[in-house]
Amino acid sequence: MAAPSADAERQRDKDRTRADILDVATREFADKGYTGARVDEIAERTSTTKRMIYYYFGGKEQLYIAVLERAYLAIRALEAELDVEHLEPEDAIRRLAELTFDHHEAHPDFIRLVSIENIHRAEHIARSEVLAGLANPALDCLTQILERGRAAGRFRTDVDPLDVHIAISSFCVFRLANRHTFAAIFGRDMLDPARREHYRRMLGDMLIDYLTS
Amino acid sequence: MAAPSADAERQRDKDRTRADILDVATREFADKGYTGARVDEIAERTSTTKRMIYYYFGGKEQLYIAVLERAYLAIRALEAELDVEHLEPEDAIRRLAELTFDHHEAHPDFIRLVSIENIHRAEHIARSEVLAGLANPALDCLTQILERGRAAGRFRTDVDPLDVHIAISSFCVFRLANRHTFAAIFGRDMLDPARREHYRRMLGDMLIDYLTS
DNA sequence: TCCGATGTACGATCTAGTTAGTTAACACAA
DNA sequence: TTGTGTTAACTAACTAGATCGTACATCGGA
Repeated sequence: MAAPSADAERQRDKDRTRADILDVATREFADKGYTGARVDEIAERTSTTKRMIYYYFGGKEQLYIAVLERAYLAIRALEAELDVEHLEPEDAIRRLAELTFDHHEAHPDFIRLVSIENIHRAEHIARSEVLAGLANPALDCLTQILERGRAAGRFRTDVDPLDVHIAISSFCVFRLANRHTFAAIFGRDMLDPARREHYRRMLGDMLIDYLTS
Repeated sequence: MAAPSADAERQRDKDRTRADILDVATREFADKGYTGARVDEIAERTSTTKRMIYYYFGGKEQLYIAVLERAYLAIRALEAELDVEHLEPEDAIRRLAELTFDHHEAHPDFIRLVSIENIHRAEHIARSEVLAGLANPALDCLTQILERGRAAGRFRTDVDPLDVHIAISSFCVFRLANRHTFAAIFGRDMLDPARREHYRRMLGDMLIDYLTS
């Protein structure tokens, strides 16, 4: 192995610091919202100082956008790995729905960021060059599955991929995004592990019942 | 008509002022979130002063809780009017789903308040004596419909009313709560009037397909 | 005179962002 | 090798403005 150049080493240090800041910032923004989040607070929990956050990112808003970008890129990367070509259309739909179900459950911070961003009318996403034109692998995948199901005469012909995506997302997102008011009002924790499998199957059943009706 | 007593008149004035403040506060909180909302801003748009907001409500948090209480009571009142006893179970389900669909669409501020409250982990709802133990007419109604459908052998027997409520709410809430990020990423406005009927029917179809499968 | 209702102005605190300066690594000429 | 200038990386302390809440005075009806 060649000895790392000093430049490369410095670059890695920088990247580490940036990633460290983004980790802490993600938690803070997801926790308190954009307005509620405090730059001082983020700085304190980082291995660096507030001045450096401004040095690296420019300001609170750019930091927040960087947090959003990283979070979206992560789920897109996951979706890109989806391989359902070999599955029957019904199973492929279930697989896709379960991927969303599992990802959202495993990344509550991401869901919170999305909620927060919606409160702000997606103005920061709109301002992000990275996110504005981000391809959507899951949607292409969904389109293919529906096409196969239709071709086999098993799926109804009047469904739009984006609408199926809405059906999947709404269920998976609601379970996380609204769990607190739901629990406060109905006394049920939608994230109760004991009901997890029930909800996972219910989502798949609903989709298949609808698509094959 | 008896001449109104001076006391009664003063009471009405007070109520009007309170309602005025709540109207403005609802818009401000729904618009900017709890942390982003400004008491000065609310006061400015009211027919009264900041001093009076504190006099009437006590503080920013209590005002916010009062806003939440009024919003929740309104939808509960609407649900209580629901009369689906005379409908076939399938139609009753559709009717109930459409009530939620229509209400949410007509009250985007309510949906935004719910999102905001979830970001705050429902801590204010928990602190409200009014909302803590609020009965839920729609859920009772839903329970009865499912019971009738089961008794008639038309609905599957393993469905929980609260789960059906989740299915309905998730779709209706997502359409409003996530419309901005959705539009930013997929370029589709889920509130486009041209697609409204499509979504309304799709929700009903999904529910019936699932319940009767 | 009493007391609830209301107006005005202020203060204590918080917070995003900046100013002014330091440190450290490096390039290069003497 | 050493001195010197340059630049990126970094620090600590500060500021300007915002924001919730209040102290204090006043008004008006009973």
